[in-house]
Amino acid sequence: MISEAEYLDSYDPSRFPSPLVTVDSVLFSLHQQTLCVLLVERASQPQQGRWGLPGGFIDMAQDSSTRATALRKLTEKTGVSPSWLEQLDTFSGPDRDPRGWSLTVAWYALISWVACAPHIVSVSDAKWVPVAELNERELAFDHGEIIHAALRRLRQKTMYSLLPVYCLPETFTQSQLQEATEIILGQPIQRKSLIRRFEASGMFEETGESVATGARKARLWRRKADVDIHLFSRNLLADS
Amino acid sequence: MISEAEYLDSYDPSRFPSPLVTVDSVLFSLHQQTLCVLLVERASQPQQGRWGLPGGFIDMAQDSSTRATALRKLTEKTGVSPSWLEQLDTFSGPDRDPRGWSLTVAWYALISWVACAPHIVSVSDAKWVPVAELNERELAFDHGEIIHAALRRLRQKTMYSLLPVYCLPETFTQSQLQEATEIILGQPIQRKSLIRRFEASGMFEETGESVATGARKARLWRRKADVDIHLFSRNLLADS
DNA sequence: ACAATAGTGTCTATAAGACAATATATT
DNA sequence: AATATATTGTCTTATAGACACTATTGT
Repeated sequence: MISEAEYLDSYDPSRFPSPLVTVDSVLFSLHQQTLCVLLVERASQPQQGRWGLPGGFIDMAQDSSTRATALRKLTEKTGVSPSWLEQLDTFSGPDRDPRGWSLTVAWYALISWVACAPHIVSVSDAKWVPVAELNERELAFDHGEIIHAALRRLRQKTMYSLLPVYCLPETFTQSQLQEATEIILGQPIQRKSLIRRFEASGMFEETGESVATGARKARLWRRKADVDIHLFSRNLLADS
Repeated sequence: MISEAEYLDSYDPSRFPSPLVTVDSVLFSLHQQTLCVLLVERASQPQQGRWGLPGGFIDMAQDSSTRATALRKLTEKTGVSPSWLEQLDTFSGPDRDPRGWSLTVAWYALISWVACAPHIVSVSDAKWVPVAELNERELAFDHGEIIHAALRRLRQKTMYSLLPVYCLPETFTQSQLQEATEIILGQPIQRKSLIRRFEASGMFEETGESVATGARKARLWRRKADVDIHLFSRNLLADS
């Protein structure tokens, strides 16, 4: 029997075959009344030329976790950090990547479109695609499935939290939050229910400003600093 | 520019350094009015002799996904497949394993104690530990944290589903389900609320049998075949 | 009959759904 | 003033909480 120190001295990490490990993210945003996902064109093999999720390999020298990898890759593409980033699931198996047995840690994220639009339009290999148009596209690997899983999770969580606020700019009106929620859920919701939650959540504060959208001015709000997302104990739209 | 076929021909998977990838599972069960977790004693380095979660490396020749790896490892230890198995999260970073940058795909699972007790007692390197006693133990790696995350998820999901039923034997009484739920949540619940959910879920059917526990006989139930878990749109214990 | 556990009835409390009513801008 | 959007009021509905009540079995 050897000690742990001796064992580690002689440990050779390349001795055991290992699956191909990647980190991929589904970044959602709202643009022109539609829910969009960020796709990037694959610059190299395999599946060169196909569009897929932003992501890639873990940089073990830099990344302190797969969250760091996801953040690094998203920031490279968008120029900013997402407002919300949460682990979705991992997807694995021998057939999902032609190079062999692979595993991807999938994250999903939300960002305000205005926060990253300028950067995205300046790079040619990334673009926002409305989720409704995804079926027509042949995506790389199993990225279509990953996006669908992320969409289910986004919609589910929207039912018991105010997650859509992370798609809005720093300051926003209650009507914008309602619109974002309705676009994500794909159906109208009761404004009164939303406002009740908005107040009960304790997540927001008024900026003191207001803004006009053609008629009566609406108050502007922002997320309080360092206040976590509030989860409700009931779902919206529980019967529909 | 080369074709994908040419690229794959010359692809060498060992060219890029890769994190150490494992799959670990938190298997819950109920025994003597306590919620327990299955721990195994590490037979080899690193952290030899410490207790940790059942798990290990992916066998790329056998496993069709990390779910298959988790199932394989749990079946080795318990002799049976868990009734419930769901992905929890992945845990990753340069410091969680002394061998270097590592990633574990963590699953959580539920099983009836009677279903696997005979097998467990016959192997000396596995045992059930009440969750209340975990704080006193020094577990391998970050397995203590993983168990706590699994426990949070188990309790959360118990609030909006009848998940505890997967800890019960094949046939069971409503009182057993109530007891299991109360043990997991750590507090009493309203029997009436549970029964309402039980009926609304559509998950169960009577066996026709009943069983006596000292007084009036209780009806026995089983899960309907191929019926998925039902998720409710409100939580139990929402105010407490 | 009594004790003990199984199972039901029903009233209250909470938060969502529905939608009417009022308020404040702009023109 | 008319119109449009913002914001609030309040009645209804659905389901959980509380807890009393009835049912069935063993002694």
